Amino acid sequence: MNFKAITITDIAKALNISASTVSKALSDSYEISAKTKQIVLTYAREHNYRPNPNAISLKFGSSLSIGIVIPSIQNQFFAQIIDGIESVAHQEGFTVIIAQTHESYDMEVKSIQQLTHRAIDGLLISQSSETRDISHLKQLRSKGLPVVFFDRVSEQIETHKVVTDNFQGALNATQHLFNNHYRKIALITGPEGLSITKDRLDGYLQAHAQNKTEVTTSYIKHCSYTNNNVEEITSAVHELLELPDKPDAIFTTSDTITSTVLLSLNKLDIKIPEQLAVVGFTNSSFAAVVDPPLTSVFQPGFLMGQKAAELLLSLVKSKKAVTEFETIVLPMQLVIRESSYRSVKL
Amino acid sequence: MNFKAITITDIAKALNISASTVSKALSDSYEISAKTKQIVLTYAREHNYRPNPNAISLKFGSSLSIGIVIPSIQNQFFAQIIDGIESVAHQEGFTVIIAQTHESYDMEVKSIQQLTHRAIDGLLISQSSETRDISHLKQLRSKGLPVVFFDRVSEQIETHKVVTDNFQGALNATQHLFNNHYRKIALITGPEGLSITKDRLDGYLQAHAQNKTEVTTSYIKHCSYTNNNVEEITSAVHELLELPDKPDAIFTTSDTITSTVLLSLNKLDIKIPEQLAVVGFTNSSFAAVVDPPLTSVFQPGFLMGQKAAELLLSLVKSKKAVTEFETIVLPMQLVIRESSYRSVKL
DNA sequence: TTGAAAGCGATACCAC
DNA sequence: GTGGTATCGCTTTCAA
Repeated sequence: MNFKAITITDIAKALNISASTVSKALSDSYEISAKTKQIVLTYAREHNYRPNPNAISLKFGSSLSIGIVIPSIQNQFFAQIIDGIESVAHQEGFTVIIAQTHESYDMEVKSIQQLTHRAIDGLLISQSSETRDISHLKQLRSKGLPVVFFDRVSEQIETHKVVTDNFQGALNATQHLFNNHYRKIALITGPEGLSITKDRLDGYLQAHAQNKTEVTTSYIKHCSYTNNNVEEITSAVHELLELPDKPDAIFTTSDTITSTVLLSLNKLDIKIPEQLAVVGFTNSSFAAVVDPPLTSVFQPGFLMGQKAAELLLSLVKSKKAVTEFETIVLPMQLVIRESSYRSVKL
Repeated sequence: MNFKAITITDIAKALNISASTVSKALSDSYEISAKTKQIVLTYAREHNYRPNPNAISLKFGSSLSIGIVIPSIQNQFFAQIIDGIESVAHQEGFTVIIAQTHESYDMEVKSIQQLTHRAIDGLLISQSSETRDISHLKQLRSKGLPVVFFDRVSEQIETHKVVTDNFQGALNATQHLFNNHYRKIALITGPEGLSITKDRLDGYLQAHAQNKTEVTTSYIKHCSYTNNNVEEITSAVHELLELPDKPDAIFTTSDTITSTVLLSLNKLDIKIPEQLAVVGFTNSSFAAVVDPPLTSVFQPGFLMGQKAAELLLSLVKSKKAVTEFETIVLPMQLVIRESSYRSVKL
């Protein structure tokens, strides 16, 4: 089975003219007569001619495509980011290639190797939660491949970055719980070592400081983002509820953590928000229909994707080296629903 | 900013040997002496040499990559399919390129044009809901590009296909409602003209026939799958509830329809399942934590992706033309929860 | 054991 | 206005 597409040489032979004439006619060069253009164009259209992208890429050293490296496509937030990236990239004539790391450092390195070496003109990346050493990215940068970080960024590298205001988001969510008279606020969050985890933890701590409340370290739980984290999260919930001084609220900082926590609490028949308030992070449309409707922090994924793509394409198109980099911080939105509201003051 | 990667010619010059020698050494040819191989390999490794994929693709007319065309990445079901495809493709050394149609026929045609013409070795596609004319796909096939359909398939073309048993899934879901003594079962489903819509409708009808119950045509609502279908779905719910003889159950056949219907019912303060039972289609992990836990049909997305990728790669690798095609039908799973259970017989 | 040359598809410079 | 030819990076005969 062989897929043979029509080439410029095919057209040239068929019309008994030279390949270079065909090429010029196709690109509407001023050198070619209207008549010839007409003939070539008609033939090309009829035979559904499309230039071979590999030949173009080889010739120009540019592929008109950008790579995206994300932890997982299953995460709604990242899916929304991809949509945002595509909306910008397609408009500029760029194709997008997506690679998933599934939160593995090795997969991240491998994916990037696959994507690079001229197969892409630029790279957009949100690091895996396992990644500590980023020499593989520094290397790319030093070879001149434009790279833009989004969401999970590293301070070890200087380039354009787009993040959400994780500190503010966590601060607002926690403060909202304080406002509703919760004082014993547990936090179930992602793995340590990730920029977003640190910022969210800082927001949580800042809210406690603002409210002159001491932080109970046993209320803070870190969970991985891997596929098998359901057990981790479930036992975190159990541990919290077995504490002598049980928390009266839980703040969860990812879609998976949120849904898993809700499921655990459901199974334990714990009433929300009467027995326990919950505030989550989620980009899922189900937040409004869970029991009870969930107060949650919404991250502007689509916008983040757009911004990141714009920055990357500006780098790709820039002829001279860029030395001034910017970090865009997008606000998060706290959507208040019923899972965190207590009508009776304690 | 220019990303210049190291090439075979660079290595040849640096080591003062010819390019062809380098090429052969790199591919461990028997023609090359162990000593030369050693030198070349070491130099290549040190300088992080990677062959230019565009040159390879141009040379061999094969790109070791496959294209995936899906309606939307935001849909959890399709995200799971992609994971399944990748798990197989990566193992075989293939890269995956994803294109979204956002349910638009024009986007589908454009995406496919982008992907094809030697940029990919094969194509996996789930059609947009707008697509009727599939001449753009037939053309590819006739040119010899291997194509495998999944989920949303067309009978107008003969090739490998992977589908879920939509008929059985809808039959079981509807029969389950009958078993729980619901008789006035509404159906909110996707647009007409889609294979999956037809099969699901047939299952729904078959259940009615089995139970010797007449079908009320006003209970059947078709909605689009586009971005702005929330209003459509919402008004479908309202129309159903304004019927003189209101339905006592609703069967929804997609993730978006399900979450939107639940939200509408929530706003209208309708008790599930007391006033109205709901059975949905969903691949979201939130199904278990909505109010009340949702009985739903789960589609084996990951498996579907794996099967489709296996079929495609078998076509890609086959040297002779394949004329015998198969259609794999995967069973669906009905997960029974509380949204469809009535304790009191009427 | 090594190297020179052709070719994959498209473009651009230079002749004519 | 048109056509020949070199070029992008790599592989593969074929000659040395």
